[in-house]
Amino acid sequence: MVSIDDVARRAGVSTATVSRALSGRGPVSAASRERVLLAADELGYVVSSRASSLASGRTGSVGLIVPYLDRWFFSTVLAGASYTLMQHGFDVTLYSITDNADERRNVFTHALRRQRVDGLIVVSLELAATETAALRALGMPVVAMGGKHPQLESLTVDQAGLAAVATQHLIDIGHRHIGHIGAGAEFDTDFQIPSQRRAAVEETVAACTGAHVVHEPGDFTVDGGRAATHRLLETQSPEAPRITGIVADSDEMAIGALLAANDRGLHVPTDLSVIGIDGHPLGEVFGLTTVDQFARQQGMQAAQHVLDRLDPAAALPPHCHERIPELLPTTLVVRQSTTAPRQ
Amino acid sequence: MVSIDDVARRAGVSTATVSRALSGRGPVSAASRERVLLAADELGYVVSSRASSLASGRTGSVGLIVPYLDRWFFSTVLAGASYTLMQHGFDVTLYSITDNADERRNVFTHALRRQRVDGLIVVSLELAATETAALRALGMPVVAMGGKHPQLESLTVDQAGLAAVATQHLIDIGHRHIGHIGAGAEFDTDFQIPSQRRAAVEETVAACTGAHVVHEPGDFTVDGGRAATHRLLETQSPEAPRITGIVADSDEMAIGALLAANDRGLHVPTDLSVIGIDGHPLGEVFGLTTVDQFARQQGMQAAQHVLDRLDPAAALPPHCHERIPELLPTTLVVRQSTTAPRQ
DNA sequence: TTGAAAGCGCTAACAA
DNA sequence: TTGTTAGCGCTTTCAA
Repeated sequence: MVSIDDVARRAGVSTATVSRALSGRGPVSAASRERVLLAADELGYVVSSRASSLASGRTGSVGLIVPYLDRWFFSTVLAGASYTLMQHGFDVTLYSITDNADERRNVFTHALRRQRVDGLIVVSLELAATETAALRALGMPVVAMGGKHPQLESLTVDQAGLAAVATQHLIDIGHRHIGHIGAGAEFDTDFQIPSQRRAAVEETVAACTGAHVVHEPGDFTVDGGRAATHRLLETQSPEAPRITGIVADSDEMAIGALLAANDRGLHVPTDLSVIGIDGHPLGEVFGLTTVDQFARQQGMQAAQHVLDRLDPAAALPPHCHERIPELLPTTLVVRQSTTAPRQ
Repeated sequence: MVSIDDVARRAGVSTATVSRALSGRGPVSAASRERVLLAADELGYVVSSRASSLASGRTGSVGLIVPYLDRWFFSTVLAGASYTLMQHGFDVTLYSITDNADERRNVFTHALRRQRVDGLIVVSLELAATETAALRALGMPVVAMGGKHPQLESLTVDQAGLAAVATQHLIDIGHRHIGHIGAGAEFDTDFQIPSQRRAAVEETVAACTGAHVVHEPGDFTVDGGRAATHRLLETQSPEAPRITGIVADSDEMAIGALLAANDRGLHVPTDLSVIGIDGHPLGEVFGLTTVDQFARQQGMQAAQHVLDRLDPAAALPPHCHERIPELLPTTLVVRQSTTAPRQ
């Protein structure tokens, strides 16, 4: 293994100069730098992160704490975050949270405390008070995504706003009898997102039409959305006005709604309009109207915020971009699954 | 930051004993061990991976080299691998490969050489000779997934067999005129999987029916599969026998085929049978017959193999499980998208 | 702008 | 079974 001494010898300088030249920290003459870079290149030398991190206290790595690695939203956020981190020369360490309580605890009490990372991104995970405390005790930058977190810097999407925009779209194009597919309280582990959205749908409809909204849980899967839609359309009493539009809390559930409509011989959008929330790539395939929340960009932004905290000097000045924006942007994407209801 | 000295003092032993007790390496009396564990627990001490890895040469981390973090197959493999690694107390470091050639090169020339991991898993990535050489030069266990790789231990699925099983299923239930949705040569970057499967479909059909197979590329997306199916059914000359069954190289493309059938007013499976390859969760929703290749288990196995290499003593003896099985298992899952063709 | 040298916090050889 | 101690390969003061 070629070491810093080899490089120093070849470049005819001290190891201190090599270190300074390669890290960019501290003064080095242009001539020295050039010879060091050349020597390092010729020898194929790469700084050992083991030794470097012990001596400097910096690891050059950022951790991502993620539940459900194999679900679209999370893997997309992960892709965005890791892209930005790699661009800046950082490595990415993954801490995946499972349903097992012991394993989860172990992440906070042990794994995260091994000094392997310089900063952390918590992806859409509601934290217990002890967990938040554990993160703060690490003494490193932590950015939480997905919901407002009083004790941590958080990057949040306006969950209620998202649901309100989707609902408003249906109302704008003429719908008055709207059904909602969300999730039960068991999904409230993540920042009460289901209940926030549910309330927003209800309020939006109530404010504009005075009508009542029927809710059905769909547990964030295509199949759940399909079943929920069937329940929504079946359980209507004969004298109740027919539901003409459905708001689903995720695109996957909305796709389930499209399948259910097909199952029942209903034509979308003329018999039934459906709008989702997410910006899932499958939405395009199905012509699904949705409110895009830009998952990949969320990951990139979270990464950028951690990087800014790690090197405030390199961060853009505050007037160039909000350091932590109050709320992330979302956009209504109208495709073919929504239209005015039939008279 | 509480250090090993604090623990040693509190437990009334030397730092060497603390190290031995906590790592499980080297002899420690039961009494000493107990006092060390207690002291460490009381102080909330966790070994610094920085210092530990510099001194021992072990990092306690395994790297995963992955393209396309946000695609189902890769994120599922990642979930499986990271699960097994965490179970064994290892951290996971992510190296994501992008289409950018400079960034890709940088992973092999720099990122992987920082001594941050003890072993590596390469997920379905065809490697250039220089890249393979770079990995071997790292001097650590490397397990490659997805295709036979002459220079690396590899965990492979029988790509041709997978396609043959799918094709055989259609033939077994009576189909004679079969179409195939694969991918163009531009997807051959990953171990020639598309061409292997294409050849297998062709040979299976030829051997059993003597018929000719029409191929259309679908680029592994739902939309691509849908378009390919339309082409497949449109371009048939009037006198050619009607295609009654379609083999798709991925479940996502197969779902596209289902959508195309629906577009054209064809009923699946009576007018058209469709079989995919993967075991994608959406397949269940669509009632898709498929050949499951157990992506999550592939990830878990790859992780287990790296762990076995890192600690041969802890590995199961060879007669209990193949250390590197020749081929991973796959299973035909028959659902509702295939049936005998109409007479 | 440079180099000498003292650690960073732990592990492992060695001696007891 | 235990403790002493010399590193592991860098970074960073400090003095020049």
